[in-house]
Amino acid sequence: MEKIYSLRAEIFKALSHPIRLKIVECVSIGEKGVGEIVKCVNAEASNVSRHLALLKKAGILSDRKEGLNIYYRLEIPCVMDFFSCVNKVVKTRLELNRDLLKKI
Amino acid sequence: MEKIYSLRAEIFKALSHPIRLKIVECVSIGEKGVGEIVKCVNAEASNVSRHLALLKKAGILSDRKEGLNIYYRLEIPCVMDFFSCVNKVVKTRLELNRDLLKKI
DNA sequence: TGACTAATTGGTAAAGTTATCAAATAGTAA
DNA sequence: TTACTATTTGATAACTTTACCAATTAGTCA
Repeated sequence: MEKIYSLRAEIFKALSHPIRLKIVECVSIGEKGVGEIVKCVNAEASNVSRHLALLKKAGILSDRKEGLNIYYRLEIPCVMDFFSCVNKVVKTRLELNRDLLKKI
Repeated sequence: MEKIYSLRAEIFKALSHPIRLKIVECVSIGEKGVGEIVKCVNAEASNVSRHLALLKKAGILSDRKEGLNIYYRLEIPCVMDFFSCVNKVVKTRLELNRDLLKKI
């Protein structure tokens, strides 16, 4: 039962990079080609490609080939539900920082 | 608007370790002292202490001192909602592996 | 065939994460 | 004060992740 925690942790790790979060958001609206995704996240293609491979390996995205193009899509849409909670944590942190700032 | 993605990514990073997931689960039922948490996750105290500090820094846990003891509690309970979705991803991955196994 | 485009992969250096053990802090109580 | 307990912190070595540029694969089409 130790292994199950490592598997779960891998999913979070897959989401623990700003570029990968942008990718997930970008394809959440619908399937997108790599070129589009590269524009969407504004990073180097080879870099984006590795992040895509990682998200796919984690089971969060799946891909489909069509001619020269490869299209990625969100395999598990429920990950989008994380974001409102994550924003809540971020907000709490920022408010905490603001309160600390007041005391200086 | 780039920074917001890094802040979000930090939350996921904080949850991307098996010990830290166990800690979150352990305190999700209610506030717990470090000693209890150490038993709960079955790891070295100094190691657990660092993971606790990291979760606190991320804004996921908060702490409270009482005499010699320090009690940690889940600051943002909505993170528990992640787990059913994460389990879904894990399950999909395991099923995929099982299907691959059949083909060998 | 060769030229072209889309995407991935190899190599690598810099940066970040983790576990471990020893040492330090801080609170309590004799 | 000393002794004791709970917890954190310092130092460090092994390991992992990342971005970058160059090279490669794979598909299309003239």
